[in-house]
Amino acid sequence: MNIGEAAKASGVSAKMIRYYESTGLIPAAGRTDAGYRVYSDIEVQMLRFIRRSRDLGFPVEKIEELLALWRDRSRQSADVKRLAQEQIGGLERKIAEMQAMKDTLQHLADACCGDHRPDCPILADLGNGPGTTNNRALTRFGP
Amino acid sequence: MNIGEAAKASGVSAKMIRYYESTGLIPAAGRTDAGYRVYSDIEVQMLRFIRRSRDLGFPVEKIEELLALWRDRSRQSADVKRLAQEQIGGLERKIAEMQAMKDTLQHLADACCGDHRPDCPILADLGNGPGTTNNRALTRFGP
DNA sequence: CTTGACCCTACCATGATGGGAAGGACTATC
DNA sequence: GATAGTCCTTCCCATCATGGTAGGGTCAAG
Repeated sequence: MNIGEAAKASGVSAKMIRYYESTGLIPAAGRTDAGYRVYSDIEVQMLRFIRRSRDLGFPVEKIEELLALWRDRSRQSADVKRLAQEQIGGLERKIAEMQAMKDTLQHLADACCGDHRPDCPILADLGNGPGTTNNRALTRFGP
Repeated sequence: MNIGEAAKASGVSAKMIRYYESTGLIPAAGRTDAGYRVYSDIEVQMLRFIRRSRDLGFPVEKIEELLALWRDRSRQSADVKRLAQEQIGGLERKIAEMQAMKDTLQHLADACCGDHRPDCPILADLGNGPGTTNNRALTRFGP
């Protein structure tokens, strides 16, 4: 299997396969006489592992740890679970952060009539800092 | 006001103020004879506007549009509202994406007993692709 | 033997931010 | 005035994962 076939089979682009090799995430692949990289099923499986981990939002740094555990037949599942839970925690933090942004924006958008007139509580808030949404005297403000 | 004071007053770091100037997001500040940048209240207000927009997740590209509307006294609030709703939509998409990751991970973590034994449905899933969580025959698999 | 599809390396770009170095400017204290 | 410390300036580098491009080699089918 050359890199293109491995890419198709694993869902990781050829570009990224080379990148992962260059950073040491995966070992250097074998080469043909012409210098083409060659991949076996086991390497494709490792690439799929990486792809799936990325799809779950793990940063490459954590995938390194996951791969080490994957290879280690005497691993403790507690270690894997810990990594997963850390990732869940990180996702929860980001979700909460974005939810807060969304709620604020939704609140502002709800207060904006969205017509042809220039008065806009959204701009008023952005220009004056949080908590001024209800100050109608400021809704006309620009710079 | 020099750049340090403007940074404190606006919540935007001096580093970022220079960056915004270099990319044209804000006009070039005036200078003292010695070459120090000088900022007036109105410029600090613009920086606060940018800061607040960033806090709501707007990319700088969109902030450019928001700033243009802010300056335009004959703007239509509908244009502002549209930008806000696009941003809300983008946030919703990202939240849903991360929520899906989290749910999958939570499901896998729940299935992992997390003890000293190597058997781990999380690794099994990562190694074999989605949907194999219940295949107990595979939970021991490594590379 | 040509053509097209693939592979190789090496470099550049992203987006928003921080870090740091080298050198000049201002301010407060002695 | 001198000196120390803090600020400013510009310029370069790093992040993180990914894509793009350019220039050149390889392979397989016609």
